[in-house]
Amino acid sequence: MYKPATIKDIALALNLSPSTVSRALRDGYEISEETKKLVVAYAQKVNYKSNPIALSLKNKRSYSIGIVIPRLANSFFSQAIAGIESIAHERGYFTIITQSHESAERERANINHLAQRSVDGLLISISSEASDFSFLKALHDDGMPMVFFDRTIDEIDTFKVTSDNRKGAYNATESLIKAGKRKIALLASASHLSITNERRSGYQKALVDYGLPFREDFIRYCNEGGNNYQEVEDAVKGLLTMADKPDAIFISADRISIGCVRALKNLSFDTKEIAIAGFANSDVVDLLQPSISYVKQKSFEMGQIAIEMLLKLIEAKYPITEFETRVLDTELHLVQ
Amino acid sequence: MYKPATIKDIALALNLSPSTVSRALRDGYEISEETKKLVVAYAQKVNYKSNPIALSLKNKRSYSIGIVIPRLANSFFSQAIAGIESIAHERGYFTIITQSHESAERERANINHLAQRSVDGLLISISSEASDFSFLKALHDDGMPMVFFDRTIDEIDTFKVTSDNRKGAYNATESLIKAGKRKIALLASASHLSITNERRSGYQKALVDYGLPFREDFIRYCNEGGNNYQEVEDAVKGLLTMADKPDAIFISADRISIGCVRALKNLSFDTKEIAIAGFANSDVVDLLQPSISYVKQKSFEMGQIAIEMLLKLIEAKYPITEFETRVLDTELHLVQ
DNA sequence: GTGAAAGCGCTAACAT
DNA sequence: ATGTTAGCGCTTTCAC
Repeated sequence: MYKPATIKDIALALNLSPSTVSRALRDGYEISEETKKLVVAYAQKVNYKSNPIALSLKNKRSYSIGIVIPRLANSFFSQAIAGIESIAHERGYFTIITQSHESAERERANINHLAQRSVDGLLISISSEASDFSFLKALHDDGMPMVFFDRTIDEIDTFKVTSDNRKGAYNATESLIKAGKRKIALLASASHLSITNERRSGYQKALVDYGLPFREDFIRYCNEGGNNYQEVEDAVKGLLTMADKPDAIFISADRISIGCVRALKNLSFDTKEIAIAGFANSDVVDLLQPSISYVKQKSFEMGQIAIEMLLKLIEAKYPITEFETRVLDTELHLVQ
Repeated sequence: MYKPATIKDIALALNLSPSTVSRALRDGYEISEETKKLVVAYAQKVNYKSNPIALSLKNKRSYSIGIVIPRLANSFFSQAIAGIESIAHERGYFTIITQSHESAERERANINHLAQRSVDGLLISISSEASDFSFLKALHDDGMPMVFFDRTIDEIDTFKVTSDNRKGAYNATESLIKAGKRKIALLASASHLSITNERRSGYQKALVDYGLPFREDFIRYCNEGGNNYQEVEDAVKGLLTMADKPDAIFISADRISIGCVRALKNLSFDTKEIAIAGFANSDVVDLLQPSISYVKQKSFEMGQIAIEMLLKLIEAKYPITEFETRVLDTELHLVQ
């Protein structure tokens, strides 16, 4: 069995008490230099590492933070995680990543598990399926620090970071209009997600600003958020077989953008006929054919800001009551 | 502060001893039905959840397994993780994911941290930078169960799963030959990785089998494994500016395949001029332009097999001494 | 300057 | 059928 050296082992070997060893190891002021040296040297020799499990139990503090996201396979999230870890590790925190696969139940199980594992705080981007946040609210009321990023919820008052989804959607839609398109459809993610609403609102505003009609029949929702390709293809096909069909599509979610590109290809539509622009953070969007204009979010930076906020919350001496919501700019990349 | 109910709380409230409560909760045979009901009901009421930290400390068993991979952003790995989790969760295990970003030091820190956290076992795909495996070997000798997948090492005798890299590379190279190419270059990952060698060997065999010369000057290594685009572009440019330049490139690593596609685009080469085929697991390879034939690994399945092996190791009643290495077929997807 | 003892939440021998 | 005790590895009063 794998059995690392413990403080007790060291104490025994050196004929000291465990408490002395503990203090020496953590450079306690009361311990003589001599003893410290002795202990540190021996600890080094037997490759002693403090046991985080025991520490967690003792201190109710684990120096680990839990990350709750829908899917790792979504580039936006893997980029955000890189941002989170870049700071968390530097500050001595360990990260535990869990994915919900957009399932509310799995998300709940993950969050509960993390809470039990006594993570010091939670970084959450909510699943598309989730609708009941009472357990999260209870956890928050119980004092569990949490920060929401990208997909936030209104029900809980805490720090949040998102992108300027409205403006990003506005810009993308506007670019289609400026390219001469007049009948722009919207392909969106689950209708109750915060980001879906914000992006739809930006889309709508662009239409209105440019004197174009906002048509309900031009909107299609993919509730599985693009993780089911067929759902996306059906939606695209639905749009493109309309008697009065759109000449462009704005797609308001990452994975659906990819699905839409594939659908155009499979349905043999050309982007000359039907232009597309959508949110996408994959690092290969610019290489896709059919081509797509895309709105890119500052994922890495968002991760960094989120963890900074969480650490502020965790390490605060006094309870924080004033919460900020940071909104990051997006970048529009036009095709050609 | 967030403070969940403990067994002691329940015992106090019900005027029982902690051990009775503990036994009742775990349906111990010695406890009367009546008491059980009482305890379970109360536990339910106060939303009692056992504390995994305390359990880990007590049992030296955490029901969690550590995953060590180079990068989350690599589709192959996120797919493998999905496979791992699909089984781990079902069997009641929690997964902790860490990425090394191909850094040997980060990898070592991650592994040590996981070991300290008393994970029950490790699922490892080695970083490209790693070369010293003595600490891993020591950990293994100490009894830490581990299984290697995809990027394995010979130094440690345990269960392993990989793809048939040699055959995959052979098939891809062969497809280029059959398409009429005669001067096929090799763009490879770090030269000491197990997979790099296997794939190079398959590439070489195809050349030999078809009577083509194996040319050292047609081989380029990207030691950063495609995570540094410039390195890839430089390599591609190097090949394509040779006096006697190749008419095709076989790429032996996932991220480098993507980098090569981008390089061809940036350097304005067409795949009519220079055909490419490479290992790639991204779910959008087939949509890329310039187009690329690709070898896909069974990532999800590999993850599933790896975790099955690890659980076998963890849950074994008697020490296992006979280790299997599973080799999975790859799928070749031709362009057009 | 160092040691003894208690306790974090839980379980398992060992009483009763 | 239930309670007592000790201990997992660590820290932290409180003694000396």
